[in-house]
Amino acid sequence: MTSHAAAEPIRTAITDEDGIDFAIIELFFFAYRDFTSDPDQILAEYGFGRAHHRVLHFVNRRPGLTVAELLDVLKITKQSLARVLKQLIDTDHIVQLQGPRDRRQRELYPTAKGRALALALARPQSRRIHAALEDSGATERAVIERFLEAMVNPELRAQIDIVPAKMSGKNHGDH
Amino acid sequence: MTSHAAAEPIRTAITDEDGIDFAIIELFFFAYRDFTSDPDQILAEYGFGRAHHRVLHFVNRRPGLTVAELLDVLKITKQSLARVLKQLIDTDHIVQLQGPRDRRQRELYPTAKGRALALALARPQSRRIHAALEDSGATERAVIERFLEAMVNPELRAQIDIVPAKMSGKNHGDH
DNA sequence: AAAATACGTCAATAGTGCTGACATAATTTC
DNA sequence: GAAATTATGTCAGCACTATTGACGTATTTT
Repeated sequence: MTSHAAAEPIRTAITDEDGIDFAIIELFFFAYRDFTSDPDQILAEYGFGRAHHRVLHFVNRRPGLTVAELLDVLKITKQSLARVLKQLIDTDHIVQLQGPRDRRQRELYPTAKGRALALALARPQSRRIHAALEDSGATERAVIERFLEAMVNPELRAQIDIVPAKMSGKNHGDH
Repeated sequence: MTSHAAAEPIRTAITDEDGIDFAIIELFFFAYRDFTSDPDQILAEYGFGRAHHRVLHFVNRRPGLTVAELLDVLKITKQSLARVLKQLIDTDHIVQLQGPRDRRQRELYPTAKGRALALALARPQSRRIHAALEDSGATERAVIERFLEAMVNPELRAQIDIVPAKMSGKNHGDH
């Protein structure tokens, strides 16, 4: 008990010395902070928050996904989703259709309005990404993609591949 | 106004077709979600949240920074910071010292306890980054760094350089 | 002396997440 | 066909993080 009235202040900065990659940890924080700030401004106009954005995004990415699937992707609880989803349905951004095979299920689809908003929200983010790719050496796109994917928990990477996302070449004829 | 009782569902997935980089947008979301999940578990043991983590991180990175500077980095309000900072001070993770030049200022320093916790929180994140770098082609570290930095708002990049980070390969001569 | 600054605090509110409990409809199992 | 399970919806209550506005105090600047 040398002194506990006020423990000794440490005056030296923590650095990568300890074998910890603080540089990238911090960059990741700043990058994500600004990455989300773009759509936040648009969302505010609608009285929506980030939760609405995420729901809208995934419903547009996987039209027809069920509530359970959405919960699994977002990693939140049913009750947390309820409020947000209800608002998006009430404002005609998303519609529910009864599942064809299992009529208990509600398949979620975006409306034209919902798709437009999803696009509007993604546009500034995409611009930011595009600019960042150019600034950091254009051709490295694949490197960035691989890195980000490798940051995701292995057992959850399946969620990514569900998306009819990137067929690399960008020409995905029909589906 | 063809039908507004229930707007038409769109059944096709949104893709990069629209010139929007949904692939990376989504990867960024997943990557950050899992990136923050590691420390979240540790924080829960202390009854802390992400806000505590961020404060602890930056106080360790820039010992002696003032409350105003911290607010500027975190981009939150004084009131939001107040409770979190108070808890960290009450639990002896952080100490305040009167500013030497301006005695109104409170310089924030980590204690040994605070430094230890900051390291414990960063360790799993650093491991994840390290693993991701290896999986995605080890030598590309600089590419990832440049990309993440380019994702940050230009006018806020100054915040990054404040850190006595690593003088490795980034030439931040003057800008 | 007055104004501005740095910080602390109190009160009230919003958004997003949580747990637990219960209800309904539909499907599956026995 | 009855019972159990599943998918979803909803209600009530709580926690954390963030917000704005207002006020007080000490200190520095004008």
